[in-house]
Amino acid sequence: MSTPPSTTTGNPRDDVPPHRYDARLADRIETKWQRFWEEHGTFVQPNPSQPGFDVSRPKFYCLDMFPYPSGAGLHVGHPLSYTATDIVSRFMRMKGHNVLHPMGWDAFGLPAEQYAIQTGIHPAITTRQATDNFRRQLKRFGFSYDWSREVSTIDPEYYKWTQWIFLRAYDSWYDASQPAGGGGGRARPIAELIAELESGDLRIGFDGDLVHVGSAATTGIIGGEPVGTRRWHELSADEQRAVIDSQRLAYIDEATVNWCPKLGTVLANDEVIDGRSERGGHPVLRKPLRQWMFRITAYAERLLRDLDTVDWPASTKAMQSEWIGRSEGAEVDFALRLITDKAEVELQSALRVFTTRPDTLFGATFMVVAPEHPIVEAALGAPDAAFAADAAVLRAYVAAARNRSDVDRMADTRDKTGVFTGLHCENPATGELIPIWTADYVLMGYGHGAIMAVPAHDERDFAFAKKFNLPIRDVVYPRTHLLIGFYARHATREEIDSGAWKSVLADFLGLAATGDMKPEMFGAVLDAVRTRREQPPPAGEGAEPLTPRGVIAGEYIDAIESFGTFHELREQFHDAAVFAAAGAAFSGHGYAVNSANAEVTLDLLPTVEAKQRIIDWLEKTGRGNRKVNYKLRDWAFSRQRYWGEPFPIVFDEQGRHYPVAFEALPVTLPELADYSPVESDDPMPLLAKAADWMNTTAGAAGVSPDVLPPHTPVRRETNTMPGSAGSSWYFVRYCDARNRERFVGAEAERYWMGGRGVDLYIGGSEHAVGHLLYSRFWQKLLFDLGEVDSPEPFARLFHQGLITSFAYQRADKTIVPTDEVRDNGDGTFSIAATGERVTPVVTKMSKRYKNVVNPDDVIAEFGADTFRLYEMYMGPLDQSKPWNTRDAVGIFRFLQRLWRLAIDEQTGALRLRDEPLAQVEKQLHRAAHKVAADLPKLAFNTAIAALIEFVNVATSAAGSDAALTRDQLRRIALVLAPFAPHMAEELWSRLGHTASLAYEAFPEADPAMLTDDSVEVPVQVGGKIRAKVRVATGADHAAHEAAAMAEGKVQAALAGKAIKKIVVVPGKMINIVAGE
RNA sequence: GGCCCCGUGGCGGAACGGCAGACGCAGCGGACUUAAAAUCCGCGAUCCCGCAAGGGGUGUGUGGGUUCAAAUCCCACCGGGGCCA
Repeated sequence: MSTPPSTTTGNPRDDVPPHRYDARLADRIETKWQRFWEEHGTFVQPNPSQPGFDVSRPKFYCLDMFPYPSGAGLHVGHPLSYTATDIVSRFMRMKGHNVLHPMGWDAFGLPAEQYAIQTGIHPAITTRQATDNFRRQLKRFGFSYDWSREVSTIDPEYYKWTQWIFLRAYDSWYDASQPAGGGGGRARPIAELIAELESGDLRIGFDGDLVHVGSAATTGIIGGEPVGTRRWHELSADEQRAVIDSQRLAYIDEATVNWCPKLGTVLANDEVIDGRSERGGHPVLRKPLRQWMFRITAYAERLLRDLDTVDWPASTKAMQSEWIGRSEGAEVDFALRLITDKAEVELQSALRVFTTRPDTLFGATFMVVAPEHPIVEAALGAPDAAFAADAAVLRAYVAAARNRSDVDRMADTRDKTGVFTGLHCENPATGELIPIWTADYVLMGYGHGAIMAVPAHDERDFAFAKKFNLPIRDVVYPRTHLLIGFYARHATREEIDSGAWKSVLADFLGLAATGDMKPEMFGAVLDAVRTRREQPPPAGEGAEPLTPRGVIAGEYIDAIESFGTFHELREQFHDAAVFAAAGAAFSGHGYAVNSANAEVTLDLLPTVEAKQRIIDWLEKTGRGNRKVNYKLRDWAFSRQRYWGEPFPIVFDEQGRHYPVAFEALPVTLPELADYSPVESDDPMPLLAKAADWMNTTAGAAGVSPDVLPPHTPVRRETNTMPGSAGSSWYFVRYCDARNRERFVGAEAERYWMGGRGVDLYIGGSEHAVGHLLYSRFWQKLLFDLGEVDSPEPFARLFHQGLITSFAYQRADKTIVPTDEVRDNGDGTFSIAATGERVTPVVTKMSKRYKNVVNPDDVIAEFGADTFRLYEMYMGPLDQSKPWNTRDAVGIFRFLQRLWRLAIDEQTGALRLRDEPLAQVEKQLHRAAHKVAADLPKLAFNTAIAALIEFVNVATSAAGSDAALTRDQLRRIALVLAPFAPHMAEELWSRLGHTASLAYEAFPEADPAMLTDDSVEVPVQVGGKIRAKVRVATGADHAAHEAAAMAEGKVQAALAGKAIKKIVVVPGKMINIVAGE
């Protein structure tokens, strides 16, 4: 910071009283109590049926998102949320709850592995060091964690159970027909699937799907037998295996990934820029890779629906909801045609597309398929002579598209590319033959890898149509366009010739463009406009409440002008070419136009209704059907890295996978000589370097002899799990962290999770769709399998805001490191070396800007109690706010004043009086009340303000005498305890207590002490405050009125006016409404 | 571009239909002191009238609206942030 903190805080001075609360005393008190808590196990919370467990107390599970223990240690952002949960935890203990408040480590991850590559030091060693450092730092804040429950994802005793959960998913399928409380299906063991298949209740469909016998959903049942299905015993062993494997919730699938040979790993889409790796600029290939996937999509509906049951920030719910991306649309079949120079042939197959905007079907003027689409392959296989297209160009295009990342292909900014396939299909609504193109902006992963292109109403389709000169036809108009189009057909000759059409149209828009006037009314409105123009309504009283014409007209004239002449305008609407002429697609909702055939018309229907009508028609005529689609993709679970959980899976020589038996878990990581990735064209996971470990036998790997004979040679799975594996269930493990028999004891899980999840979970909003979605998925999976009792993991979620910092900005917006800036003392700042003027701005903390605050330094200067209070006092917990060390001084002074109220700075003796001061007693009750009311709302800043007010009142009330009685000091220590536990414990012990105050009852506020005998009530006359009167607390309406009327200033303000009404809000406000 | 959130003194913020600016920082004045620091007490949006005590007007990004009453609710715009495109 540019302003050095006051030097009064820590430096020992000759004349400082010996018992002043300074940095040194704070340090002594804090370390003393931290040792006390640790030695006495103060915050060790027993589980149900363990010794010391108190059944009579309700439970409260208060959780922090666990940290990745980086080598850099804590920054000031970590303790922000940890302090919040600590205060709530301490408060809830004092309110009589059993509180579960654990901490642990999300310790697998890339930084330790990268460090290992450079140094050769095993990641476990550096991670342990970082963990020890984090734990030491956290303890120095005085957080009341139950450290006996500490877990670390890298601990084999922990990841044993991560592997076990994977195996449970591997051994489960999703039965969509089994409603789990509200429908949507549930997970069941594979053994039950096999039983149903063997019994014949389930059959195998032609494409490998499961088909229920007698299910209403199946079509074409003849004589009770679903057509085209096979019975389980009709399948070969390999076929049976393929069916089972295709149903697993953890399954292997081929997915296209970004493979970087040089780095030896798969990269996420955002790590690839223009076909090269973000780090190092190495070439990246698009490669299909066999990898483990989690079938999270099976839970899409439940993950969406159950958002209603949790108390989470609305923004986070919205993000998850958008990520899941449910859209109701239609699948539409476009009949394929082959057009040669000799004939037009109708092909048997149809091109199936999914669309969220079936209402725009009449505007589909061409089709686009992904380059990977089978139809492209089919087109290439046909004789060249049959096509108008150039096979060589097509082939080259398909090859090139494969090497582009999805993000790159989808980017709006990129120039559209594409090739005509030579094929056509029929638009089922219009009957037109439309060409099928292939373009890389369509991805195989979405819908069916094919889209119907509606250029007038989709920006990418529009750009594509422009580029390749394909037809663009309007089929949806927003309200204004609808009106303009209506007027284009109904303008009078005279209006057109005289040029008056512009203002008539503007008036028409002014009247009808807003509101929800039905299209049938347009004619009447236009007539009204014309009438009004001829006979302007009389001004003044009784005039129609129509908006003045001139004002509205101005808003629309510009839009009208953009069409040019009336003739041009009319042509555009006539040709359905408004958007083509305007040069931009309209993708919003509006009213359907130009959308009618002999059987169905959508014209003038609002988008939502148009969708329903066209889907009804598609279903009735067998051309398509209603379809719910989700944006959510299955969870890719394989990483080629070392520092993660190994999979408990082996492969035989045929490449078939088998689970490692539960008894053989955990599968531990092998030692490696070095951790550098292998450079290769094919993905080669790091664990493959441990050849002896990888190549083994079924028996040695721990596969059950029932599954494979022990001598069978097998190869272990060499991918590892992603970082989000261990963090998706740690909150469950905390309930029973030392259980060696199960991943969690049933009783402990039921008690702490309480059937609804963690009571308070605080962490950063950056995890809104990652960790928080994966955790919900695993929780539901385990819930379905009967392993946990709660369908949701986190009942209440809260996100802390970012702690930012001040920095200084040059005129060109570049940031100057803080240590190069000089405070000119007049509110301006300059660069010390050059004198250049800079302005203070708020930014993220960054090493580069030299504005990072280290918690250790702050504690050394003020102590942990001040640090805790300051971070909580900065503002609302969920807002981001700048760190300002200068402000921390104010909190430090507050603690000094409180200390001085209780302790004689010269002698160290308690300062106590015998009889309480009424004012102080009252303020104490108010502080206790405010704290108890604000903490459940997580309103820490206002709770602390109440504590400060108490100290201010007590300080000034007593003058130089002692301000507090022994009992008052006892109570204020308790009220302070959640916020500044060290000072509170110290005062508590100096009052003669030998045990911790952590489980003492929080002081109750006496309601009688919260009100005064009388209150001052403002009196308004006509809404303006003219006087204030004092009335007795609880006075009635009449008493308020009488007091107000007796006030001279009120009478003066009322002079010459008649009282119309008197509004009284007792104790708050009197408002006298007066008029002539 | 769409959706969501936020704009209050010099600064962090409080109030979330009922006295705008609690509380803290910075600032100013006073007491104590040889002096300073620390401590304690007080002042503190802004404009106008008044020597003063006081009085009056305007103020919560801008412009409208609802209401006896709007920082708070509604609409539009401007600015900042987030998420999705």
